[in-house]
Amino acid sequence: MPYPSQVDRESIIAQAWQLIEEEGVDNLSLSKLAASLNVKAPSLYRHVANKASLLQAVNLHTSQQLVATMHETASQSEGSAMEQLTKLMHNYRRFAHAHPHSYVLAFTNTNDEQRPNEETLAQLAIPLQQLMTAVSGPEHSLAALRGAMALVHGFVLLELHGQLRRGGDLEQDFDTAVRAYLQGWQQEEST
Amino acid sequence: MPYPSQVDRESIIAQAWQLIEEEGVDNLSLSKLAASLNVKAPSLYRHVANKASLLQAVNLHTSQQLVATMHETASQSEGSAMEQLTKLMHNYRRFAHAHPHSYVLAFTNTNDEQRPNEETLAQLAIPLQQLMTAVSGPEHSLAALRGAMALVHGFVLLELHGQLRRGGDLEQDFDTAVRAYLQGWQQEEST
DNA sequence: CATTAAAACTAATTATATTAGTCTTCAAGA
DNA sequence: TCTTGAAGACTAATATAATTAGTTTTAATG
Repeated sequence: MPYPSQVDRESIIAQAWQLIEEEGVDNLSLSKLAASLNVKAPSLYRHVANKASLLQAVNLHTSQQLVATMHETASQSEGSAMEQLTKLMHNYRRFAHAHPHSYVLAFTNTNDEQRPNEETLAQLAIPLQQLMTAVSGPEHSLAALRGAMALVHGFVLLELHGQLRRGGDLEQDFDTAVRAYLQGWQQEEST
Repeated sequence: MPYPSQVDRESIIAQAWQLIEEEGVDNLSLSKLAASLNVKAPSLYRHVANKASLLQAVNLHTSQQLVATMHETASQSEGSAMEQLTKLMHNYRRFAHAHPHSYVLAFTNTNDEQRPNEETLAQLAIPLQQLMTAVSGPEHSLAALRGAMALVHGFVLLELHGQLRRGGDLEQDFDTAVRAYLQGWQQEEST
């Protein structure tokens, strides 16, 4: 009856995601986003409640992509638990490097509502969970899992924020550090 | 000759720091900050170039406080290298918990100029450096150091962002994870 | 061909950062 | 004591962005 939508929620979110990756959130205004969709800013409000909820949707998208990546990697299981874990963590890092702005926006947002919810985060941990337990033993498996996520998340953030610029091969260092961490748990097992 | 300043750069920064800690950066406007100093917003511009540089100064302050904390802890050296490192990392975490908003703002800012510079970050690593080398051996000491910072930074951020809410004792888990990581390097030493 | 509901548009509102221009204070020198 | 001027605060103005209100346009359906 009306006239055909020139945009829909999906395309808005996808475009926002792309613009954020290209220029950072700080440079994303609703007018700019609207213009890139050949539309004016107020039109966006027909599809998203406001800017905050748009960003929330973008962040949900980011975390779902990451979850998908992790599950995909996990499905190709081969090698020891330690090797599989290392591979998972490398792929996590690779994702963050491929989508740096989105990654940082999604996971270090100061606005509580804009970060992915518990549910999504739990899914992120699932592929790691069993493998990590296999390495650490069941007793401290939660601590082991948390440490693993902390190590990867922290390393990636330090890299993305240019806080590891004293030379050296970061990928190599990452690999070494991850392996040391996992080694440490194998130790613990005998405790 | 003129008339006495009602504010100075120092007090502005200190007050901003406090307000940020109380209500978060997102709720800090220059008018609000000015009002809390019994002054109007434009007056602030006599002491800071703009809001961005004010936040930069706040972040510098935060990181200097953290550096001071770390050096203080380091000066009270007792116990094995591993014990000293663990203690340092606990104190790092304690600092972040005591100043959550400031910590996040300083270290995960999306604006490059607002984050503490290389110099400041290097100082942060100094207390850890020698101890870490003592644990890991000189060969991979940079990787070991980076991993240690990543683990602590990552763990703290996950906590502060409410991303570790599946129960359990977070302090205990942190301790266990840190020790596992350090253990892992002691292993490596014999490689 | 007229109707109408969806969807876009323009205009207006609000909030904030920032700039421009003005006014006030008070200490030093006449 | 009185004048003065420069530092520093103030008010008013500007610009940008988000959001809301109200209006107009489009095209499917009767």
